[in-house]
Amino acid sequence: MARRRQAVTIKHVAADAGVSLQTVSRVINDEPNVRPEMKQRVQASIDKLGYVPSIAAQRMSGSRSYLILALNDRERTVADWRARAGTDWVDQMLLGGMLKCAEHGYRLLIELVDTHNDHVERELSAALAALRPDGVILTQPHSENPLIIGLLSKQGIPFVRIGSRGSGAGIVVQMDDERSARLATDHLLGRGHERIGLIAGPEEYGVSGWRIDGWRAAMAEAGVTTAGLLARGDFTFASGEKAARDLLGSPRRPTAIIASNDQMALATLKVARELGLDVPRDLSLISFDNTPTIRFTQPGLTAIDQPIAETVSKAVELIIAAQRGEDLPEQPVIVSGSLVERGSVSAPAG
Amino acid sequence: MARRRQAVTIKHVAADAGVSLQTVSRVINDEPNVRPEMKQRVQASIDKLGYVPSIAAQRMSGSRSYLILALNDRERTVADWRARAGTDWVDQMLLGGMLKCAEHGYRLLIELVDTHNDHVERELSAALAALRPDGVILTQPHSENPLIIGLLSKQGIPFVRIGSRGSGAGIVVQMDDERSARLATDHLLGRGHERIGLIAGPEEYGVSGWRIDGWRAAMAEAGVTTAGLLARGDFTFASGEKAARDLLGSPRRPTAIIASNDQMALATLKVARELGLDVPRDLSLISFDNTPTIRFTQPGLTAIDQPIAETVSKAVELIIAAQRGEDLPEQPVIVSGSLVERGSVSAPAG
DNA sequence: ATGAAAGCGCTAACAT
DNA sequence: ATGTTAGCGCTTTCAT
Repeated sequence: MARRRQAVTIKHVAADAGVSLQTVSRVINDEPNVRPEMKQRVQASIDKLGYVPSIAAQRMSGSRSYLILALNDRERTVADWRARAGTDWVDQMLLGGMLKCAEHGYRLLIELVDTHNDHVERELSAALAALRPDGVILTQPHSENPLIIGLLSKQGIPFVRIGSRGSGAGIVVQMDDERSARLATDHLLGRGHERIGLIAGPEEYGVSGWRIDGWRAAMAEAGVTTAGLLARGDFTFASGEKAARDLLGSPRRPTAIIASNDQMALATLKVARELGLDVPRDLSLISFDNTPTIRFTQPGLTAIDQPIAETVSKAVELIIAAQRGEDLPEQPVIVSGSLVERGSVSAPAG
Repeated sequence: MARRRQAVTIKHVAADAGVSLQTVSRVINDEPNVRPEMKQRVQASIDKLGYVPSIAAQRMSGSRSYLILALNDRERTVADWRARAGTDWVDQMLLGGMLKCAEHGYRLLIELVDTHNDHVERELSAALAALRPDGVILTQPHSENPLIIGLLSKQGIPFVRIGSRGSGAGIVVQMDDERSARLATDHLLGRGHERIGLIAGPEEYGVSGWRIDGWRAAMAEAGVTTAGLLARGDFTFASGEKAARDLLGSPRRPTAIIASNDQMALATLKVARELGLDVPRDLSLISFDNTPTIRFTQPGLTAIDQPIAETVSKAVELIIAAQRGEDLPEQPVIVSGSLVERGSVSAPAG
């Protein structure tokens, strides 16, 4: 196979415009010390020749790679894809991340890394060495992983931790799960519910705790006890089934349940049906995840919409800013979720 | 910010192992002319130092970029993501593509390009110039776009056209839509249906035609006419509604309908309900897309499962083979879909 | 404000 | 079988 060379390089442009490489480089990077007329002349040549700088070459000479890495948990991500259960977390990341990247000439590259693995550090180091990204976006549970955080800090690569509580290195962007949990709880309290159960996620995920906090706080403010109303799941359907059964089988049966993700909400719906409970007449239900599938249930589920796209978009912005040496927010950046009403909430049965 | 340099480079390894750069390079790339003991010594240094070659540098010196670009239609992809309607086409591409790439040290990068745009060529050229990918995967409708095909051929970049009919440059990988359409049609014929309607996709998509072909062929073989049984949609819910209404409002009302994608199948289900038709008692329904949402309808829809992950995985394999100068299949490569039975098909009512 | 020279990390081509 | 040399395309010094 013929060895492909860059068709039109900075040299061609320089020759065409009759200037030095350096001047062309200055124009490309929008640097000072170029007269407007010069700049215009060079730009004309660039347009004429359809020149686009090689990212590899730019990276080589110590500049940016225009690459941002989004690190996702391999096991869970692959499982979600295989299950085809409608989890669109990655799509929403791409939606927010790719479009924002494109605005600035960057690309977003998804990288799968295994958290439960001794090789995390090795895997990540390899990716960083190979790709030399300008920034890294950490999703849960990587955003809490001290090994990953340490490595990134040491290498001086700007990184955003999504959905992590403040402390530690890196820029933190949160979806304010606590507030969202309050939102859901208040919504139910407002309808007259008092026995509002929560199916929480696994402890490994920081968000699980914050959601519990939000729910507890809202309940406390309303002067209502949470005793016997908390169950744990691990985000799987099966775990949701078990948690729902525990909750709905208890003597103080809740009149409403908030499930920490869509699978567990779906499971709760199923269990309710099996127990002969009508949703929303006998049980109100809120899903903490506005994924595609929960709109197609009967009834459609009221849900907390997590602004994943917006959050990742924000993360990209912050990384690009960091990379440019701009000032960064000291405080965690917060992107708020919202409640989407559908048909799974009503007042508790008389 | 401190200028980041490659922490450990080929030089460090060479020094550590006491050999020349070239020998290290040979070991990295598994090239001949290195004595086993030498190779072992170098490998030991590589492991010890945790060395990973910089892809940018490899690319620069005329070797691979270890990047494969997957080109998707921007408008439709973004619309799907925004709609959050459960289309998991991109996820399945990532599932098949990323995992296969990872096996060979490659990465898959999604790139959105606008087909209905005069700038296709410019956009694509820019991406190619900037990224210099080792290969490109074209999805519909890009796989039929002569501008894109021409550009890629001219630049000598290996590319796979997914879901395109053979003719023209590039490697073709098909999901055999014609056969899948026959599969669906035969399934219905086998249940005793004769008036089997088809809601086809837009003409712009090659697959639309092949599905019609498959359906026609199966019907012809069964000695059944297709007159008045074909409707067109454009893959949207609204278009599906209209098509379903046309079909179900006709004097020769079909007892079964095959919808060319999930949205149109969902729309058909809705229209059937509105007309007081029970699925599957009064109308059998098959969706030509086994997406997440159609499992959660009542009843769950019988569907053709398109092996997207497998197809993209195959595409990656072929690109890597092409890139290595291996022989390529002359004939289109075919990955077959299958029928997933759920509850939306029964024998036609008496 | 512009240009020339040096080098980024790696591999292809050419020695030895 | 191994080492040496010369770039790849670009940006960073450092001149002018």
